[in-house]
Amino acid sequence: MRKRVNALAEQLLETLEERGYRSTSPRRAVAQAIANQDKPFTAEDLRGQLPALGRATIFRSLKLLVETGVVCRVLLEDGDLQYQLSHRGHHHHLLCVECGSSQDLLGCDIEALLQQTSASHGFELSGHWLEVYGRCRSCSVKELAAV
Amino acid sequence: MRKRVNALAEQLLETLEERGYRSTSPRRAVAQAIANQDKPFTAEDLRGQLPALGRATIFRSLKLLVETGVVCRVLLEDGDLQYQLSHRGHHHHLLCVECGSSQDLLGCDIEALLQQTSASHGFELSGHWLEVYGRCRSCSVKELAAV
DNA sequence: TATCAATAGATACTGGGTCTCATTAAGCCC
DNA sequence: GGGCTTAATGAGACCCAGTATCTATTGATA
Repeated sequence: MRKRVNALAEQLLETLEERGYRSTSPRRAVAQAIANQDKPFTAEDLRGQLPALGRATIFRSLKLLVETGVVCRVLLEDGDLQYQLSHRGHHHHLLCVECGSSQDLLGCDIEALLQQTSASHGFELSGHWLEVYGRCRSCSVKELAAV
Repeated sequence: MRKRVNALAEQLLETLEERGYRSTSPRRAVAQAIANQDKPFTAEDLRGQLPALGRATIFRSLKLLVETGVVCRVLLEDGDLQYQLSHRGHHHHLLCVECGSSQDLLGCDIEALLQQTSASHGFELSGHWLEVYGRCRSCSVKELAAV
């Protein structure tokens, strides 16, 4: 059990402090746990990893982190809405349906395309939500190896 | 209270019958109620409109209709997942953040763009989920008139 | 129209999330 | 460092959407 939180977790806490929220030990624990996730997670996942914390505390911290934008929500293919560390700003996710991992989709410019198509429907675009499902590189490789 | 269900509702029922499901009076009621919706709705909305039906029955019918593809799920901007009449096949929605109405986004070919971008991430695309938010024509017009 | 599986309805239950309220502990000022 | 103020915590009640179970009903078919 490390006492010191890692760099990523520290960033989360700093963001909260910048907004005037106190840095408390439950929040450090939640930040650390989130920083350790390598795929989308649920509040229950965190609860399992932090049995000493109160239920409400976990939900509250999570909500706070989503509001401040350091954690974002991800829509899984089955409609389940989970959480994930967010790299600031607008981005999309590539979700592997095999191993559940998630990577950020960079350099995807659908904005222009959407703008154009929605305009043709008389629709004034203000935002969008996109999730992409498929198989990540390492799962594709495994598949090939198994055959 | 119309006895006869309208054409749209009849389509829903026919789809169920095609799949071997019985045409029962609760299902007729649900189909009719869904056909009357003009924006995404929740199970609770239906329940409010069909107080005579059992809770479970409404959920079951809804689930059935989603499985057969005549009703689809829509993700609202706040993360709320609701239901909506579905036009067959893959499509996206233009959701008006003002009046809550929804129209289908036709002629949007993001598939090719996504295919290309995900490939560059070593990702084998299998599906995607896209919702578009903004203001529909009539809400834009109202806005202009109000100024 | 009798039969029988599919369906319905009542209701208990589940799981994720929120609310309340008394207690604790950060952060700040001296 | 010690006390003060207020935000944050934790326990637990509560809420709400959705599911499971079980008995009664009903639609389709013979």
